[in-house]
Amino acid sequence: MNFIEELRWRGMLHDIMPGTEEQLNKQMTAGYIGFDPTADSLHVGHLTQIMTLIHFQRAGHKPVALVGGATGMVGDPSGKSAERNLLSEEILSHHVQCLEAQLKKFLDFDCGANSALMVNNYDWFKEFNFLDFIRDVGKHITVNYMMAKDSVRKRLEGEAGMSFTEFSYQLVQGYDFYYLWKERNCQVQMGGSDQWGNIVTGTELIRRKGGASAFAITTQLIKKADGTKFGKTESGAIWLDPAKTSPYKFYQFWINTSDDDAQSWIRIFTLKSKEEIEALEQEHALAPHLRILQKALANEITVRVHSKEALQMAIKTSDFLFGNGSLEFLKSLSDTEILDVFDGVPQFKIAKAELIVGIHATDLLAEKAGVFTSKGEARKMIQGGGVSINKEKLSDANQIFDVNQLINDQYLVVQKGKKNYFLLIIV
RNA sequence: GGGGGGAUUCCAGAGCGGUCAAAUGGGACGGACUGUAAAUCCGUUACUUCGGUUUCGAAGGUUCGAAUCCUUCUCCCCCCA
Repeated sequence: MNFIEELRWRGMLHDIMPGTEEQLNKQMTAGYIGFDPTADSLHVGHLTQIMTLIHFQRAGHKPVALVGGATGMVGDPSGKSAERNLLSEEILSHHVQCLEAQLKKFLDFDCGANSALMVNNYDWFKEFNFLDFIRDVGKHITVNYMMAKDSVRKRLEGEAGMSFTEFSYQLVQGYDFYYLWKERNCQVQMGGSDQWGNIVTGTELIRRKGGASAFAITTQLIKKADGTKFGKTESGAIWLDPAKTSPYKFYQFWINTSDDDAQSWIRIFTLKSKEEIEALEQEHALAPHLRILQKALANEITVRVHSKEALQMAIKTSDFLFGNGSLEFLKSLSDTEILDVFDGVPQFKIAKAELIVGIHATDLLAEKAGVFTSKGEARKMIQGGGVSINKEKLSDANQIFDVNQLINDQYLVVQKGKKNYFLLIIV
């Protein structure tokens, strides 16, 4: 199966420039995707692009991951209704380093001819002066052409307006494509469907300035069946950096996908074959409560992004927190294991002296620990039957806690509702 | 520069002198149900030592009593130049 067919059956393909498939079938081709360093980590939204590059390489082509040290300085107006704030050079270069380290994990950089390549467009832009740029690049593209782009037109029609900086973005990205085409024989640019306009400016530049054709493929934007935005939770984005989103939370994100979404996402975010996926779907349909699809999805992505070990820990943690989590299990763990299980769970430190004299549940949860913002809230929640300590539901808001209730002589496990855990560490 | 309208609890939005901690809807959170799902139903959504206490852009004032009336200030929106 070729690359395009692969994307197509997985439901990833959005748009493709005529001639692209022929080029890919003809010979090994280099193709790139750009990642702008807007943060110090990639998030799950970037995974589609990462998977696209992985498929590209598996199909025998040469994937190029571009980190936008230069484009990040300008700011992509696509999909943005207002001008963005510029990031400083130091912050950007830090972001670039973080992204490069993350991207390295996903591709094979040492497999001969189609080894992956990592580039940073800052390398060819830092020496490019303004006059040269507007003469060598700007001359080939008309303002009329640039203004017709969706990303520009929407901003011109709106109230917010648009700076010259962001207006120029497509030229900067376009030149990237031209540069990679010329210097690295890179003939294809890929990206999310919102990037079509920017990519086409690149192929246009290659056509006019280089007199050759280049190709473009865009992928579907990931949508959730319920219409909410993919990759965001109440607590923010799901990052690939384990320091920003713990592997446990990352795993949970995928476990919690709806059945509808799981069906489409397992095609996009795993490398499982059509047969494997269809078998899983049948299995899932027979016993939907086992959530076979979600587990298969979560397992594979967690291993790809983090590691086998991280997955094991995430599963163990999930089993405890949601499944047959018993106090005995927790008591059987060492201090470090407990801290591992509760990694990523809010933790509060409390002075042992408070426990020695004994403390009311409401004082403990609202004043000493930030589980609740006020004692009234704590009291109401306890009366509503929504609070457990050490896996036991609290029935009385005035219940006294002392050192006898501690696990391993220093922990109390608090649950608000079923899902929200807090670890109180008594020191 | 001139004229008009507005600022209410997480959001939207009622209230226009006492019965207002403030309708209603949304969101959030909790409970039941469940698959750590969806839908549904129920509850909570200023603080409290449960006696009360502090809220309705800010500061003053009128009144027995103000989110509601008056004055000043701050901020927002609209219209005309």
